[in-house]
Amino acid sequence: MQIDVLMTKGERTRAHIVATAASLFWQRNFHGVSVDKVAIAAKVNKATVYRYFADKDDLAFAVIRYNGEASIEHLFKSSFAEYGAAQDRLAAIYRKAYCSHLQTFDQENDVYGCPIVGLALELGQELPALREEAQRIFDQVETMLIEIARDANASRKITTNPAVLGRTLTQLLHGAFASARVAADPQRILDAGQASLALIGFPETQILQTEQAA
Amino acid sequence: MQIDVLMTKGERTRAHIVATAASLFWQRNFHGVSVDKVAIAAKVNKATVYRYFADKDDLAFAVIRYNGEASIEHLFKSSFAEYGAAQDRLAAIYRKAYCSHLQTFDQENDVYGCPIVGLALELGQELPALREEAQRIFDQVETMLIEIARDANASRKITTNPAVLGRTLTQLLHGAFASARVAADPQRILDAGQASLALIGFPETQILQTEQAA
Amino acid sequence: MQIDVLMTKGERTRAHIVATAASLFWQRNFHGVSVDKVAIAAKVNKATVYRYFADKDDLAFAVIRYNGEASIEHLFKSSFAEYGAAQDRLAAIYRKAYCSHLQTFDQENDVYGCPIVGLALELGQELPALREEAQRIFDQVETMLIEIARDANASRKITTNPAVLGRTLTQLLHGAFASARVAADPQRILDAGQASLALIGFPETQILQTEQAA
Amino acid sequence: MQIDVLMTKGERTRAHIVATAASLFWQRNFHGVSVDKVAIAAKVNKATVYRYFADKDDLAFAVIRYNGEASIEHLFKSSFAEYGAAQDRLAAIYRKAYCSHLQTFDQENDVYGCPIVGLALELGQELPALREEAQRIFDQVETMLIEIARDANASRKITTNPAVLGRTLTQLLHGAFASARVAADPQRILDAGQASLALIGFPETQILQTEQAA
DNA sequence: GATGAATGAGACTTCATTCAT
DNA sequence: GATGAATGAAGTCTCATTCAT
Repeated sequence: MQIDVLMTKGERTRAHIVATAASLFWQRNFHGVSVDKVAIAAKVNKATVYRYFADKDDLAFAVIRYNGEASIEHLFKSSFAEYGAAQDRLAAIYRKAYCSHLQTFDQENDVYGCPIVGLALELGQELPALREEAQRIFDQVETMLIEIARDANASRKITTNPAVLGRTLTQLLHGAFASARVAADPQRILDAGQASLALIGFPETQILQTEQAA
Repeated sequence: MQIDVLMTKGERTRAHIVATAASLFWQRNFHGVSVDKVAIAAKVNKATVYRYFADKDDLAFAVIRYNGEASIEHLFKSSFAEYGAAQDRLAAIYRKAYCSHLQTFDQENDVYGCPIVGLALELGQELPALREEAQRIFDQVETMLIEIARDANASRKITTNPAVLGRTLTQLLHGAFASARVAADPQRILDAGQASLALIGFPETQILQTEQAA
Repeated sequence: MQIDVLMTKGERTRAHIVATAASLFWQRNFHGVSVDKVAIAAKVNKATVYRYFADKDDLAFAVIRYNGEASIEHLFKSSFAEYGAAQDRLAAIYRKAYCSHLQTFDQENDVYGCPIVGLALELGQELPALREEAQRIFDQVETMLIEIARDANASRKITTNPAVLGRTLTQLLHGAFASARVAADPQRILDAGQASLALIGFPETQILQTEQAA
Repeated sequence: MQIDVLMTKGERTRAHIVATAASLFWQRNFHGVSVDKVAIAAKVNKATVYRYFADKDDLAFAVIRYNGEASIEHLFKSSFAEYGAAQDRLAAIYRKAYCSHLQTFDQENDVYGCPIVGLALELGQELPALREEAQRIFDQVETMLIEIARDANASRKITTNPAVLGRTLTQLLHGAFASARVAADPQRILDAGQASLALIGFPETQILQTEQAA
């Protein structure tokens, strides 16, 4: 849920709180960020947070949905909209992920990886519904990666089952973010991206194409 | 650090607390498990926990080291000891991971994934040293997976750079555990394992070999 | 900081907590009075205490400032306002100190002495800034006692250096409170008071004047 | 109770614990020093402390008695033994007090004042018997100061009641230590000493005689 | 629509003390 | 005579949440 001009004041406040909380939970974790800190960071009163969210868990749900929408939108849909070829789409997804992490890294010298997995791993057992929500998001992701796998199969002689390949691509994406955060190194995202391109039969496609491609 | 007979009483108590905490942090998360709960689960007094650990963070370090040693030992070293061929070793690693998760799943109907990544993602920013500790463990893992990649290269015509391939295998392993926990489905571990075997050039090797297939 | 009507609710709560804590720390000591007990005595929730004070130490600082202001005001400034002559001022200071201690003694059968020295001796090494705060208060006290010494010099043939005499008066005041608490006897305050009057050249001035003695 | 060669091992251990605790309680305070810290500082096991003292309070009693004996002995009795004249005795008392505090100050840059008053103010209300013990010690001190007052009266024309003067001297001594600790300045001890000498009619006697007196 | 103030529960941690060897 | 190990109670502090305005 992005902030836009058609929103009422309340909707904007709510969206602002979600975005703030999303950022804090991503940079640290859920339990380590108190509602107090969210309120202070969002520059609203703590009671205001509770006007919009039944409890802190409710905020976690809003955040994971927000993260899901944002990821699907900014990483996937936009890459699909900008490119038609499977390899270009996949490269774009990783390029966007890498660039945004690189920017964070330059500013904060840290890497936060996937905000959805972060929340889901931490809260999955306490809030099963949140894990399911996360899984729904990743199902969407997998669907899009399967589409890429299928398209790649068509254009190359790769004969792997697209569903199986899509699953692998999804897991590599997870691995990309997890290892990047643990290593505090955005480069890991590129590594996984190149491996993914190789998997769909385009090992020569560069995620960060050195200007002047042939 | 396993519990063994040569330990003093104190060392045994300490090891027992670590193992208990490791289990609880793995099943839920760090912040969600109070020292109180650890003490109760370990059947010791809370003050006893503080006799052996300076604070809860110190316990987290002990737990991540314990998890690291246990994983390296039971997943990797034992697979390397039992098998000589790259594909068998890799299959064994995934088989062990899968089987132990399957057992947990049968008992508790849940999947907890990698206990090291779990802690590292949650605490990496609060405790940078813990993230580094985790990274050190995964460097060891990657080293072993690179060895598998190198050996596979020798036996097959695969010409991928073993370092690059090892990195991909490591990331797929991360993806295996992350996606398994988020999906609450141990099968994901097998998926990643089969993909890994394909990557090293042994797509036909089965992780769970139907007893002597033709 | 006295409680008055112009304060906001929060300021009143804060002032009430400080006054309550001041009383408890005075009657016992700092470490012997838990924040819990302060909260209960002040009839507020423990968390409310922490809304107004960063930690227990912060409360100690507030208390010592409160004690300083109250002492300066009720013992010294009021005596200076009520009387012009050095001996009358000094007598008034001791009379007020004595009477308030006597009242406490009648009610609780105990003597608590100087609340500032009490805290400063207990916490001076743990909280150097608190000792300095106490010293600042006693510097003010000494300044006023030096003024009394100077004025006494003018009216009598006493030629002692007022600074030196002021220091002695300050130390006798400390001795008055310390010995009164250790002896559990308010009379010691009178003893020191009479000695002080003698020191400034007015041995005949009575602190507790038997109504119009000849 | 000093450590000497005739003691059994147990008595030596006990005396060593008391001396250690006395030092720690003096440098900080009673509640701020745990039994653990006493045991560590004394290099004995915590349980050993409890072999010799019923509880921590019991240790406080032992410490206050130890402090009392040491003060009476090293400040007073030794000064009485070394000198016969009232003014010399008083000067010696203050000189010893000053010098030992100066030494501490040079080493630790801090001033700890009177260890008996410190404990008595902190624990007087929790342990009334301890306050009484302290009072008994100060009664002895006062007795000796009264003797000095009486002797001074005889040698000078001072006609103050020795009991009254002794009380004042006692209170000034209290004031000396209290103000020295709060000001963190050993000089205050000298100030009170000179004032005391003046009070007994020997203003010209120097506590620290510049070598070559006439 | 928003906020300052308040709270109950529970977190982490330390303490004085005891037990078993 | 001494110690390593263990504990119950209590301490400091924070959290998620609600109330009153």
